[in-house]
Amino acid sequence: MPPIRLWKPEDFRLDPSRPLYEQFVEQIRAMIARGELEPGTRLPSVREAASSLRVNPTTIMKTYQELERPGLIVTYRGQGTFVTEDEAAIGISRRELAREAVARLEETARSIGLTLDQLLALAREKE
Amino acid sequence: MPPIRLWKPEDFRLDPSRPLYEQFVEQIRAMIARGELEPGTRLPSVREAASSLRVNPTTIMKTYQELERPGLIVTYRGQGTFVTEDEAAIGISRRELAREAVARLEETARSIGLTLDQLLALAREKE
Amino acid sequence: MPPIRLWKPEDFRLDPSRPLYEQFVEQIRAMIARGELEPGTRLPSVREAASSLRVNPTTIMKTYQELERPGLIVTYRGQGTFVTEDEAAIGISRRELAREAVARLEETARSIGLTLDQLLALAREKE
Amino acid sequence: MPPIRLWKPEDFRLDPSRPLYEQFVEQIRAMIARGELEPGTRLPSVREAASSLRVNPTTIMKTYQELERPGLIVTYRGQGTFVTEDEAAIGISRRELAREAVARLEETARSIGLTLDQLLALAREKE
DNA sequence: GTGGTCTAGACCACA
DNA sequence: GTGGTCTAGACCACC
Repeated sequence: MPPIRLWKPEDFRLDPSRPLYEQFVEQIRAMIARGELEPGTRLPSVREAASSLRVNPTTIMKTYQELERPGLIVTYRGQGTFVTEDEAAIGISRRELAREAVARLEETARSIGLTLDQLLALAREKE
Repeated sequence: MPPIRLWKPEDFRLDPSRPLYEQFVEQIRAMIARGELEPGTRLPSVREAASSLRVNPTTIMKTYQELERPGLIVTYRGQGTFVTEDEAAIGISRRELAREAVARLEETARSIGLTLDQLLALAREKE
Repeated sequence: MPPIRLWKPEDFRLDPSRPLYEQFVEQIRAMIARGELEPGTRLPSVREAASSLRVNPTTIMKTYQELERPGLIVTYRGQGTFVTEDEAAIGISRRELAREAVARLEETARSIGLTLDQLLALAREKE
Repeated sequence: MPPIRLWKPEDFRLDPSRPLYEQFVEQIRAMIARGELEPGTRLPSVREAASSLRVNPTTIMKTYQELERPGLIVTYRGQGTFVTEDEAAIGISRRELAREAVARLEETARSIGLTLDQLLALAREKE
């Protein structure tokens, strides 16, 4: 259970016009999905993350709580927060991300009256 | 230039947790993109739309303003608001919609460490 | 959609040793389950509830967000928060409450080596 | 007074999101109530339990203290900790567990406006 | 040390 | 007016 290196602001791409916690959730979920954060890894403590990312601790707490709901991370009282070792949960999350993304694409295609292939072709047109 | 029939609440699928004007913009842009709203068609007036959709007039105003910016609709003072007759603008909008949608999908694939084909396959897995 | 009368501190039984938001969630969920808060009813605004209950607005916000997750209440941007009109969601919540309660009882019975009937009998013994 | 075999992590079902000592108390109380831990049995020492359960010693200490209060276990300085031989105390504990469990169920029923029988029926509904 | 809750107060977008 | 986010700082229980 190696402790992760501290996060730096550069580790996240933040759009100040959107909720920070939402972007942290998305990007940490992606780190877990692509295996950059391995099962069992200890995440930075709330306070560490808050200070290294120059953000309020409650913002990190909300982030962690959102990731805990679907079981991607687990909190051990007094010990810290860890990436789940339940690889099934991680797999489910990956599939969900994939499905939602594809569903959004299909919805866009449908809404402008195209098939998925037509939409892909249109997106690749020059100009 | 036939006046469009009044909109009814059922004409839009609204999620109260997101900005209403944003959803109106998206859905009207799609109506134009798929040709359901033809070039030159007169849109309901702000007041008409607001009352038939049971929505605040400022919400419709903001919607129309957003659609005017890319030139999808045009307002003639005293006469009303119309779908543009500039079909090039409509074509650009369609391509933009397609490109943004595909770009989002590719970004998701990249973020979880998959190629686009792998992501499509993952999304179609059973279970 | 009648506005509910303001809540007073006496409307809730609060145990200061447990999270307030958790107790608000439980008790409001029960009010909805037993029909005291009818579908479509407008809840007090976050600020109103906070001031009448002498509690911080963020505490009420967390309460409402927890109730929104299972779809028991719905937030309309800029308009307020309402009990859902989706009676199916309310029914599901009722059954869930019942099932969890019974499951807890059965778990207790099992853990001390009794059947449910034996446990009920034991609880009713005099002394 | 046979010494109990050492506890292993598998002997307890732990939810990291709740206080560990609380869960140990509950589960040891249940072991005593159902006779799995017989009167007079010697419990593992604090250090033994802490190391075999991979838990902080203070967690076990708090656990034993909580079990001593109602007289379910007794500590003889220098000799160790034992399940009480006072079978009346064990009986009282069993009844208390049963009563509290039933009281909780009745409270739930009341809070959602049902009788106990209605609640049991609702919990057993299909779907 | 850890996370969890609550407060007070600011600022913003939306209707 | 509404809810939503973020900050700063306090206090607590648990390990």
